[in-house]
Amino acid sequence: MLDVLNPPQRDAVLHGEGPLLILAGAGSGKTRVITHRIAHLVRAAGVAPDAILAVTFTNKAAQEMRERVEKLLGYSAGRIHLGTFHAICARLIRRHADALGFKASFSIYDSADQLALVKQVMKDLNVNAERFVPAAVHAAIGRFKQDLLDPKQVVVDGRDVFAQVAARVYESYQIKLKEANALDFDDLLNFAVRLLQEDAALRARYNEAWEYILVDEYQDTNKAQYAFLRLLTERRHNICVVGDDDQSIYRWRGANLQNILDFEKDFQGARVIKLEQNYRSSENILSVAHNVISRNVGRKAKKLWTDAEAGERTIVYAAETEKREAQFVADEIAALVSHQGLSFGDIAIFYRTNAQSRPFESQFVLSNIPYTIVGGLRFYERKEIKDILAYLRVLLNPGDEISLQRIINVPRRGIGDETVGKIRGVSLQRRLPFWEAMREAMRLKALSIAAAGRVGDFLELVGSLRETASTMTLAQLVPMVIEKTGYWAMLNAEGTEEAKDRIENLQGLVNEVVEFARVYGEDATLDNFLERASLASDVDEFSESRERVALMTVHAAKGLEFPAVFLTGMEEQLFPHSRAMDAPEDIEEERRLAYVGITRARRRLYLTLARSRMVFGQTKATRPSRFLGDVSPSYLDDRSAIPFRAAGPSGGFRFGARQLGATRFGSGEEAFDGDGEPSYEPTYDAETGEAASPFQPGMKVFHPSFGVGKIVSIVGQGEEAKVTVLFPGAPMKKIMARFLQPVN
DNA sequence: CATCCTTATTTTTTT
DNA sequence: AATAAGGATG
Ligand SMILES: Nc1ncnc2c1ncn2[C@@H]1O[C@H](COP(=O)(O)OP(=O)(O)OP(=O)(O)O)[C@@H](O)[C@H]1O
Repeated sequence: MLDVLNPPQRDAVLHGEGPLLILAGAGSGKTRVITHRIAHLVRAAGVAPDAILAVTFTNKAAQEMRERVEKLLGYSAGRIHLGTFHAICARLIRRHADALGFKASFSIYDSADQLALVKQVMKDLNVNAERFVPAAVHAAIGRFKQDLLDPKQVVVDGRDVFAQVAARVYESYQIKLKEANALDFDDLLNFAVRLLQEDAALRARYNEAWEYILVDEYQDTNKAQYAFLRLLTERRHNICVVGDDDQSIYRWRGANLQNILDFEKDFQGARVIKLEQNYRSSENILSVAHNVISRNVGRKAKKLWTDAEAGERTIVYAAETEKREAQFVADEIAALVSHQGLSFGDIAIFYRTNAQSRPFESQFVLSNIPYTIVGGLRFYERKEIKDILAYLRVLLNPGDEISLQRIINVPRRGIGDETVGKIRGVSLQRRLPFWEAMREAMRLKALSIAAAGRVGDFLELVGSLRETASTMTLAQLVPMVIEKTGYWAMLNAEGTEEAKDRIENLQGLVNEVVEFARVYGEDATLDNFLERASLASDVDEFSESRERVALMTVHAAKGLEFPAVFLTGMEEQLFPHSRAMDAPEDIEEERRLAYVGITRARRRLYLTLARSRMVFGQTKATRPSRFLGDVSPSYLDDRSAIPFRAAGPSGGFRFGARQLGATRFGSGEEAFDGDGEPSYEPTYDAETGEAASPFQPGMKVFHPSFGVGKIVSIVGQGEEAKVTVLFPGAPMKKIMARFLQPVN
């Protein structure tokens, strides 16, 4: 079992008790180490499987890890606690729901449900939705939650009207959630933390039960997840985390890079093991990745090396339009499959935003290339699926007001806004849950006779569904709901192409349920199924074994690997994305994202872009991504009609390009800084591809009077370049390049 | 209350 | 370009 590991990997697997950090670059076998360590703990160290808690980033990763551990052990690893943070927390809360004042049948609200609830609360509080955008309020609430603040703990600046409104909405929002017996995504983590914080006995129990804790992708954990781990490792300190600071790509969602950077401080006596040999990629691909990532400041330096051969150079292609880009990709795929012995399943297309998949889809249909889209509009997020799931949720959890209101008039049954408004009035006035308010509104004659009749019919429908539900299996229940609610009839009557698609999706849902019932047997309950549907991740539905080209965002590609990768849309404003260009930390995250994309490739890497692209229905000229400009030409093979370097600089604009930039490329604000200097200086000169400067951000330099410091940024070129340097214990300094010397 | 037509708005990334 | 939201009409 150990002979498929290199010495540091083996050390990590054999490590006994105490905290362990495995800090390692892409493709160095981190996931393999976790898997082997679990198997080792069970088989060699005699640890009981159910004393192990292992956390992965996606359900799919959990599933795979379970399979691999089972393969290593040679028997079922069913009792190992293995899942995402959200899944593990949901199960924990379900088991101890009453301690938190919830029922085990709680609903889990996704972002759309959350936003609907925010809107409703704002209406109830008479908050002007024009002045305060519900989505912004929702985001603010999300930030409170990410800081683990409950409504009572929120302190806002008295002059900040928006923050005050957000805090008020937050308070009612939480009350509403509780009344609906519902938790949102963040609550799953926060309430699990609260549960362990407040109940010392319970905390002790889980500290005892979970002897060994292992966490994959630790660089993307957030504050709540960190708190959760702290609480579980109070007694024992057997926590093993694995991660790569260069692959942290969820800062925007609250992930805290500090978690991994401070691990040694947080967990006293931690052992650190670095893995530096890459087993995934050719040397050239690693070099490209290194060129891109090394411009980030404040990363933990890591060397990555490989035994693999240099391999092919990375092919760059700048197409005229996004359609041409897709055409090029399709032609290359056809060539790879017919001449290079690759199969469709070996190939992946990555992009920054989901919307970019369109041109590829159309082209692949034309070129007869089988493909599958991972993520995007998730299966469980489709309207028809959400509607049926809402019915199921209401059956299980009558208090679920958001679901109830979602389906009260779907299919149309004549219960419109007016009637719903009246019922909500009664609900608010009498402090009754919505479903009880329906009956009460009828009793009070608050509704017209016709409306009351229709509400009565609806109540009867739900009542009878609920009654029958208790007598059947899940696999019988779901088709019955689709039928009895009139949903099927509604779609059938429409007869459009779209309606046919929806019927097909519903059939897909039924198949899903049947499969779920088959796999989980006794455990295939409605609440388990709904939980799974709520917590599904984008990549879960992706199967490598299918012989199809995979299309996905770079985010979704995290942790995967493919023999051939196309990283597309390598354009400034798109990748890095325009919405992530304000703060330097945002751009650093974009750069890490590019690094993640590049390092998914084993043998062949393509970097493509379109010189012009349709955005919001308008064609816009683009410029090559700064990330391209940071790659040494010696690793690249530019196949474009006009090589990307010849067609103008990547990244921000330069002096000569000003007119072009200002007139043709939008506002130009992002590209120029104050005095018209280019805001971005690629590592390799735009036209010639020669190294632009001996200095690069992140590099250590020596200055005769200030000593050794670290370069933050560079403006200009050659001796006259102005270099911003951070010396320890001093404010940032701008210094002419000729006064600085590189330090090794 | 439902439907049709006009209009604003969108695209970051997701457990 | 595609879709959601808003508004007028039957
Ligand atoms: N000791 C080894 N010998 C041979 N191959 C290995 C070894 N360790 C790992 N590999 C292979 O290297 C590849 C990357 O491994 P793994 O996915 O575990 O890396 P990782 O560090 O989790 O990567 P990333 O962080 O980029 O997702 C896999 O194909 C794996 O099979």
